[in-house]
Amino acid sequence: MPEKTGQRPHSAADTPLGSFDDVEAIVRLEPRDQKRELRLWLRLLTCANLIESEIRQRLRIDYDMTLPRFDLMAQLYREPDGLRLSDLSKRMMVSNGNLTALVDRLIADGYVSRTTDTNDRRAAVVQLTKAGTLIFSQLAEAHEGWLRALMGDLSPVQIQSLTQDLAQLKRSLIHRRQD
Amino acid sequence: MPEKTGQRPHSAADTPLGSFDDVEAIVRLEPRDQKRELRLWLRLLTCANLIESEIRQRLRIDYDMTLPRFDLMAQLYREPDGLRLSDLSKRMMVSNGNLTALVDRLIADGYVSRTTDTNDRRAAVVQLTKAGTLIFSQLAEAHEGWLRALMGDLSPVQIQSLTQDLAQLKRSLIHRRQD
DNA sequence: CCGAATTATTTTAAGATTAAAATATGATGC
DNA sequence: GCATCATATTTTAATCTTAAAATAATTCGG
Repeated sequence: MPEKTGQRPHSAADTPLGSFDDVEAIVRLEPRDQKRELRLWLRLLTCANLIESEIRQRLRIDYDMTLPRFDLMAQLYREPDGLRLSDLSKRMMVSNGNLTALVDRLIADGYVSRTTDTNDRRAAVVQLTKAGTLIFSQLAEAHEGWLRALMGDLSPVQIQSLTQDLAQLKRSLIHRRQD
Repeated sequence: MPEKTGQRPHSAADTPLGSFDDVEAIVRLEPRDQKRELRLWLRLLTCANLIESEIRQRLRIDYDMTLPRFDLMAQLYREPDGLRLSDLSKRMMVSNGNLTALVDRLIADGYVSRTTDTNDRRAAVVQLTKAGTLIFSQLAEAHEGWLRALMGDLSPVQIQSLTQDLAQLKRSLIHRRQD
């Protein structure tokens, strides 16, 4: 692969002998590890996949619940007055059209309701039912327990530090993504 | 929610006055933050989602390529002799049946080939074609660039530290998951 | 050698996901 | 008022995904 940055590994031959400045330049311009970010991404993805598949499996086996439904209910649980579909889709980071069928299935289960916003008849407001709230509070407790168990080899300090660093990463991602 | 751990918040009433040991016990048994692990998971998930949707979008717009296909090719790229479907499914952390159709589509694109293992006729060996290798090497370079840009607000040290900490998390997850 | 257990893959059915197009409603400028 | 643009949701087609059942091939104990 050709160098795009204009930087290239410096060899001793590039460097006039006897100059301290040039010695430092060698260090400063040392070929950077081009794969640092890739490695971080792959590791992040592995961790996310491991947690996700574990949670998915336990939701299914212990509670006959799927992860997308759980995620949707989790968002509604914190909003007693319900959420518009578009807000829900932003928070869940899934496409808008995805939610229509997902909400339909949760309505069929009796866990959520869908009503038309009185002020804006374009908008649908989705809300957790009493039954949904009851079920979810049980799910949520189990869910937290699973996570505590899965991360059991990390100290509270490590967890907090990781959370902090990921906040920084998150800021960079939001800042640097296109539009 | 009832306490399951047997621990509960200590109040002054629990503590005989005038004992240093008991004062320390208050600190030691201070009600732990029950949501630390949940917060870490949610932040991890947010970061993963942000990166994934960005990569997905760019693959589609710039290269008419989907993320699952890219991921599959990425695995094969590092294995010039190809991989069995079952190994591929383990590495990609997706279900076995998922790959059948995915490989079919990549074969239709001309990017991979599927042959029967000569020693074990149950096994299918999937391999990147010449065209697939060529395309992927271009994709991979762009992909690395996107990641570098997305993480541009983090210093190399931060990236490496995050990568390290995630390695620790990964170990815990593997160690603690069921079976 | 043969039957049983194991392993590798495919098939199936249901669900989840996306992007893009279509539909419906609201808001704004004139 | 009305045309136009914007916003909110649904629909559509294709792909992806999973879990479970089915199929096919291998291994292994006796």
